[in-house]
Amino acid sequence: MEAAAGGGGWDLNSLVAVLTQGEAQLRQLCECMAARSPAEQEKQLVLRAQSCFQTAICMAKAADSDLFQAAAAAAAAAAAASPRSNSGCSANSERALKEQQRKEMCKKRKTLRKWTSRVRVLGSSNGHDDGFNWRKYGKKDILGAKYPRAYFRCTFRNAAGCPAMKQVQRSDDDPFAIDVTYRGDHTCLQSKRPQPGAGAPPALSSEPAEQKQQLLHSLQTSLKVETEGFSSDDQNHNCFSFSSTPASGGVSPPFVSPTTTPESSSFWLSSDFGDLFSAVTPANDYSSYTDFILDSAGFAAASLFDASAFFHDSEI
DNA sequence: TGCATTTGACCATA
DNA sequence: TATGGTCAAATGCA
Repeated sequence: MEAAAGGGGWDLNSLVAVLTQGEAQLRQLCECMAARSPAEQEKQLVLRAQSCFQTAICMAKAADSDLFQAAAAAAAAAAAASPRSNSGCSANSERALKEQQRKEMCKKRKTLRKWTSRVRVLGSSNGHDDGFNWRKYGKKDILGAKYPRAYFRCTFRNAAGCPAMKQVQRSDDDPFAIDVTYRGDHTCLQSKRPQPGAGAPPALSSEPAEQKQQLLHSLQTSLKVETEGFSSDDQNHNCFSFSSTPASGGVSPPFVSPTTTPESSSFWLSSDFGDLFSAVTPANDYSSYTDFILDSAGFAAASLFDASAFFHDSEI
């Protein structure tokens, strides 16, 4: 796919190629370092640099996707519609651009992957967090539904062109259940895990390891995810997975034991955890701290949460 | 002051 | 034409 990134004489494929080359060289450096048993700090630096490269590659690839193309096409269309200077017709071209983007959005909405999850939050009804940063952009009363539907899009939609969106609606029949409909996969590779000592609550960071194990055990027994719209051969993806590298795919952590049926599974967040997290975190920010707890207890870094790894190929 | 949320209006679709 | 989905100005909050 040839995606001109403006009139600068380069395209995104070239950018991806350069970044990939950089990452490969970094990997070589890593191998060289391994031969002379480097210090832990050096290893961490290389790993972080590698992670940066991988993120940049993914972002470049994301920018190469439809949204970017749509924006470029819209800009081109607007420019073609107003051949005179931008200064004279900026309002018109801006309107044309928005009109074009809206049409592209409507087209894209039909093609975006879509899947639904039902999440139960016992003892707390203040929302749902799935590890991503979402920005609310609308709320709508739905005919026949007791509760309004909230609309969210990925916080990094503008920054990284991430097309992911979700709709959240409280279930009519079960006030503790919320139905979450996702559209599109994240391309932004968000990292939400709070850094120890940089925002992590002292109460948790100073907990004894035994207590953390108990928390994990409690989490294991009280977490249940309910999803809909999965094909029967996708059971492997019906659970949360935390991976240390974005491309490594889902590795099911030992604490998740989803009670899946071919078509549905469900999450339950117990009131214990709701209370615990609400006591130490901003509202709706539980997952950051599950990540933190897991990491503290010795699990692999849970810095990335790839929805496509969890809810795979489940178009409705 | 910057960012997130709210909310009324607008638009596309069935 | 009713309804769902999105936009963007207004508002609130840290």
